[in-house]
This record gives sequence, structure tokens and C-alpha cells, in this order.
Amino acid sequence: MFIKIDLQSEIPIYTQLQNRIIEGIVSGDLKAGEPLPSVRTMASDLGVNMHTVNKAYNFLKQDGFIQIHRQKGVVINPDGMPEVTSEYLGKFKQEIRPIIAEALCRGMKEEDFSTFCQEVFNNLQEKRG
Amino acid sequence: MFIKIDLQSEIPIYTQLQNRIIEGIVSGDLKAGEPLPSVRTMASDLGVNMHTVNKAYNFLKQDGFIQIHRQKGVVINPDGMPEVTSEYLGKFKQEIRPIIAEALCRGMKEEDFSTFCQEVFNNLQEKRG
DNA sequence: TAACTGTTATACATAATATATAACAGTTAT
DNA sequence: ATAACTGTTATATATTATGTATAACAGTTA
Repeated sequence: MFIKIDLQSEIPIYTQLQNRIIEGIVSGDLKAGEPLPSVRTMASDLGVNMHTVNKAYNFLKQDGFIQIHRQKGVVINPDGMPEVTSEYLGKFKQEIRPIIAEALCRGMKEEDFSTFCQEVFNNLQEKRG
Repeated sequence: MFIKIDLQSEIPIYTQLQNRIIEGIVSGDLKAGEPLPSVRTMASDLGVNMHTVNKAYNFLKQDGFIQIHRQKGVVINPDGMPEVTSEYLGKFKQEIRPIIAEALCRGMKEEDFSTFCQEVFNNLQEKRG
């Protein structure tokens, strides 16, 4: 686990941790069924409190990215990732709407938008084989 | 001004207001040089506190979307909108990265992503002539 | 038995968000 | 001049979100 958190960021630690784990799954660093460090170990590694990690884990569990077994531990969901549901799509559009609005406002063309997104796509999948 | 705020949303009111104004500029509802309601009037219209509006206005001023003249009032920046600076591009990628990461994780293809974004693009620009 | 799991509970500190009230220094209209 | 309006600043308060600290519980696992 090479997860790094920015303690000075305005983004909550538990949100950063959620994002890093999802990015780990996308990059292939974290594979289906692979165990994650316990809440106490992860907290110790990151230098944060146990409950902060627990909060991130529970959000990821709620969305289906990981499974938590009471006395076993935490694993990347071995049954596969959650899908593009209509509920998720609603959240997706709500989140991306203000980003696109500001981009348009600043004169970014849809073509440039696609190019910048493609850079992010490639960067996230960089480590895949 | 037909700005609506969701007081039950987890998104801060001042953030929602910023987004609605930027969307208004994109849609053409708000044109360059056009005045915005005073902080007190806007607050009264939305049913929120004056300082909440003032906070939103000042963020928009800081980014160059509006101008605030001490005893005149608030107007959409008549000199044009801020551009796609490298600083903004950094913020853009930081914001869109976790959104794309989750989309990839859920198996959304880059083609589908573009399609969904295009829907948002069209929706935002709907009212343009 | 000891060490480890996630979970739950309580308590505390700090920051962010939002409101409430008041005053100030400049317009602008009457 | 007076009144009504601007954005701005200051102070105070309440609520929520975030993060930490400590402890205990029930169930594995070595």
C-alpha cells in the first residue's frame, strides 16, 4: 500500500482515502479479492485516526467497492465492482455539471474538454498492463 | 433572476449560488455588464443570510466572473470571462480526477463518458440562441 | 491465552457553514 | 438635506462536519 494523504488539503481525509483506493482499483494496484490493511493499520500508516479510516471504508462498502467481514478484514469486492446505475448517473451529472459550466464559461471548447479528460483517463490507467 | 437554491442539499448555499450564476452566464441568462441583485436583495429572494450571498459574490469576483463596485453594485464582468489558465487547469483536473476514477471503476467507457458529458454540455447551453 | 478483526460508544477540539445585528462610508433619488 | 440604497466590516451565536482520543465488545486466529 503506497497511499499518500495530504493533511493540509481542504479535501477531507476520508474522502481523499476513498479516492486513492478507487484510483488503486482503476490502476490495477488493488485487485478483486485483495485485502486492505485493517482500519488500525491503515490509520497508523497514514498517521490519522482509526475512525477516519473506518469512515472511508464504510462509504466504500456502502457503494460496493469493498467488502467488510466482521472478523476477517477488508477486501476489494471479489464479486466485481458496482455498475453504472441510474442513481449513480444522477450523482455523476450533478458532480460534473458545475465543472463543465465553469469550463464553458472560460471558453473551453468541448474538444479541449475531451482532450483534458483523456489525459486524466490515461493517467489513471497508466499502470494497467 | 430565477435562481433556486436547495436548502436541504449537502452542498453549501454559497457554492450553489456560485454554480447557478456561472450556469446563468453560460446559458445566456446573464450577459456581460448585466447587474446582479444586491447582496441584501438576493439574500431576501433566496431566503438566506446576506453574508452567505456576499461570500458567493466575493468568490466570483476573485475568479473574475463578476465585478463589484463599492457604491454601484454587482455586474457580470463586462470585460469578458476569465480564461483557461494553467492554475485553473490544475484545479480542473484535480476536481474531475475522482469523478473519472469512479466512472472507470464502474466500467464506464470513455465513449459513454463523452456522451454523458455532451448531454450536460447541451443542457447547459440549451437556452442559447 | 494473546493478538488481532470490525464495531460501537463517549467525549472533546477545531473548522466550516449559516444566521443575526449593527455600524460605516459612500452614492443616488427625492 | 434627507432617505434609501450600495458593498464592507465587525461581533456574536448556533449547528454541523471533520478529526482525534480512549475504551470496550464479540468474534476470529495464531
